[in-house]
Amino acid sequence: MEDSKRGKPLAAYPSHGPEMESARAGGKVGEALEGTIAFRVVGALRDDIVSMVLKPGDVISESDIAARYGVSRQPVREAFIRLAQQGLLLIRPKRATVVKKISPDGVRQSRFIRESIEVEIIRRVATEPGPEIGQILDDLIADQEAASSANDSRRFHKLDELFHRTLARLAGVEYAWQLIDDHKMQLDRVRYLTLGVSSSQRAIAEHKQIVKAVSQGDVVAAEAAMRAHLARAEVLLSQTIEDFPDYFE
Amino acid sequence: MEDSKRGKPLAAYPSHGPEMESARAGGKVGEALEGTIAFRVVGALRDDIVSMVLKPGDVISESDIAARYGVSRQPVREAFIRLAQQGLLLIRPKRATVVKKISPDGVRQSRFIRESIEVEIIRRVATEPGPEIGQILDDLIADQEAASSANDSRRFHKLDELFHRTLARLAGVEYAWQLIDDHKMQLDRVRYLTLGVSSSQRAIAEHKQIVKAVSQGDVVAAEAAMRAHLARAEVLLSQTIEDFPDYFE
DNA sequence: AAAAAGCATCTACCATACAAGATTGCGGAA
DNA sequence: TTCCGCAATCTTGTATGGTAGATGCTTTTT
Repeated sequence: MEDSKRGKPLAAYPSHGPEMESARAGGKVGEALEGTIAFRVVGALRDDIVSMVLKPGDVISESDIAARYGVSRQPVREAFIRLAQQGLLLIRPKRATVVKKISPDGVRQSRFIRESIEVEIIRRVATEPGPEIGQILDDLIADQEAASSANDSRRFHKLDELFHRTLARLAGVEYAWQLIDDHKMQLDRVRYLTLGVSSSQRAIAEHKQIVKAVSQGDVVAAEAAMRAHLARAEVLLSQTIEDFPDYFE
Repeated sequence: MEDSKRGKPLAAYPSHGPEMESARAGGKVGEALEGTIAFRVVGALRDDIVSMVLKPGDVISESDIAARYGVSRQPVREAFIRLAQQGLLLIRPKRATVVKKISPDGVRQSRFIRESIEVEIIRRVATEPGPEIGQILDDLIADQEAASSANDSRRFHKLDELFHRTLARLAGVEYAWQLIDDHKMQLDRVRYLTLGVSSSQRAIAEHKQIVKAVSQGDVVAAEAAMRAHLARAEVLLSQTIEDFPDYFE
């Protein structure tokens, strides 16, 4: 990591989100600023952080990243500001900027937020299930089974995310999913440390349970199924902290 | 609004939040950057936007604000970035920056998010009510009654916010309240347009209902009381849109 | 030897200058 | 009159230099 003077060519489009940067209440924010250097730096750094190329605790500086990407310090600085607001960086004025360590309590609260919103979503969907909902969700699950059979874990993960996002859309609160997505970055870092243990078969079965309850309009069963689905990944955290103590605060 | 060449002296501390800027998962972000110019500009602009001094649709430019506050463009620009991520500004590259109009759908979804989280909070608190909880909340309500009798609406509003924040703390998810607080800025703008109609007596009565249910460990009643409490302000939006159509998109 | 003072060297913050896209309005041509 | 085109003048995006604060090492002092 010492001779990395010239870095990657800064891919034109970041590969994380759909195509917009994280927004707040009201929907899209950027409109047409995805062509700027600062925006590309945001995407590149975020990918590196979530994929653990940049590890929690790593010290990075404006000049450092600027030289690595061959740009000036200004857009890098603005990227730092954005990422700091998203909780991925910690700017210590006049000192340094570091990749934020994962906060176990933060992970716990992010899960709380996600569960709160997703439970409310599934309630609303189950309370007023539209006519085509069953078909839409069944198709999604079929795709997931295909991806699972092909051992395409990346595609499966994408489809899993799409499943939850679709539920948000069906509830008329797609923006709420963007909120979850922002927080999921924290959870994704943990998940990246525990790759390979996701049992897609079980996830699919749980998805089917959720869809079944929703189709029947059984609000209580749908809520319970969603809570069980979200709680399944819960056990991983403590073990991960023991395996990678330096990455947590 | 034309002769405002030199503006306010940029108060040392913004008056909105407790003392930290809006953070994301993991807790505080700033540590010691509250002394920077950019930070003070953020606070000043946010206050002006939420209090409708800067109205939705107003066009502001970096140079404009920089001259108004007697600083350079650079910290103003960084303030714009932060406020854009919070959904208060819309940066249109190479064009202009405008105070974001209030999105009715955004308001609706912000309410959804708030209700989702607050309902989950009240559930957890009611499920495991600690011994001192009743006393803490009773004291808060007593303060609210005092503020209401004194017609100190500003203090009452502060206490109302503290009530909800305290519930989050008791549930062990204080950060979740920070999230709600961020979104509440959108709702606060609407509320600012409908000043004077808040019936504090009714709010206090509803708070009492919530506390009573929590003290008794009645989860169902607590959830219902919280939903009713949050739903009360719902009716105002459509009327407000008719009164101020230019402020909405 | 241990502690304190000084200095080299980092950092992020701020100011300023320049560049490039977008808008506006004017002027000329049809 | 209407329409097209160009140029002045907005805007934000980017680059670079200087400044103040924090850190850590060296040197000096006790």
